[in-house]
Amino acid sequence: MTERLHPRARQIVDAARDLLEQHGRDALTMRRVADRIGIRAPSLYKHFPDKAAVEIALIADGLGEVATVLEAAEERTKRTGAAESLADLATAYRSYALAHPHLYRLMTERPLPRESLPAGLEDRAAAPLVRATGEEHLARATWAFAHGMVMLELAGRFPADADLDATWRIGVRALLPR
Amino acid sequence: MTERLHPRARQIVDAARDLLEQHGRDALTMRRVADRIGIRAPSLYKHFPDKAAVEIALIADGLGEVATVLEAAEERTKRTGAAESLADLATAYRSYALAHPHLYRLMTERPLPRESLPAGLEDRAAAPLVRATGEEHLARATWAFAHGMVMLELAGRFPADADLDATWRIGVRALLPR
DNA sequence: GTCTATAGTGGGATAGAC
DNA sequence: GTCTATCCCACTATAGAC
Repeated sequence: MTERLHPRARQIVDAARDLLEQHGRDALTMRRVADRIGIRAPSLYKHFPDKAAVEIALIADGLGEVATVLEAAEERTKRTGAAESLADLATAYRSYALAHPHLYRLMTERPLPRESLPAGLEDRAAAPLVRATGEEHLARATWAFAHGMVMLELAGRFPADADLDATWRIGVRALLPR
Repeated sequence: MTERLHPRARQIVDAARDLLEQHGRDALTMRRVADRIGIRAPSLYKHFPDKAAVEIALIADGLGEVATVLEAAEERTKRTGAAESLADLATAYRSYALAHPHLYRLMTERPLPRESLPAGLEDRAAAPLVRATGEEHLARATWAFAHGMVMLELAGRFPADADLDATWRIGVRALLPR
């Protein structure tokens, strides 16, 4: 979605993404990616040097989508107060992560391969939150809260009867700029 | 550390932990565990039914240590205010996670195997934070903040020049009960 | 409770023909 | 740019002797 790739490379990344999202990280193998587009695994190496390069393309796609989703939330609440803006950003972030759990984990579990990513992409994804909090420390604290909530939710670590909507509200409210 | 195990089982879990902590999750294999204590891998299966059982023992150990560390922090700041208490709990939590990154990840990345854990262990680990925040929603929000900070820190996702001590202070301050 | 031997599965990646 | 053939690796786990 993000970078223009050769059609075949695009097809490989799309197949990799389907596998990852539908069957999880362990299902993302070069053999299975190849199967899915009807070629043999060794042929993939004419389009990507190794598996890590395919994963980087997935991360770039996901990061671009997060940026787009947050920018859209920001646009929607442009002229409302800080409380609504931050709440909407949080909702958008949470929705994206829960809709793409395995991709979200892939995107966040390691250092970003910054040299291999489109220039400015990381900043673009971070910008809406920095604008909403008005300050980088608070932006980072809020990101950490959101990331922690999402990860614990995805890992099934909260009690089954926990009211997580309420937890999100309370967290976002506490982290509002004062 | 937590449960009394047969000496040989204890030795296996300790070896598994060394491997995990020193070389990461991928290095935790039954072969390497066996190597480390000078036996062959198949012999491990006389002491544990499978690899998952060894991991569960690691998780139980780690969870018990987290509980102990948080209880100690709580004890130290027993008669100070809520702000100091929460800050000390946060510092203790962060220190433990950063000192045992791979174990911390193992402990938090999946649903807890609650049926296989000592009774009350999860509650014991959670209790200090619930007491400090006085309320379960705020306790969960604060846990999420701390978990998010730790995971992003461990994953190297913050800018190299970010002042994370300041981010922790700001987050903990914002999440204080009001 | 340890061993040897091995089954069974799967992975990433390369060489070289076409 | 695709193929076949293959290398080399690693893993969990079981069977059966001692």
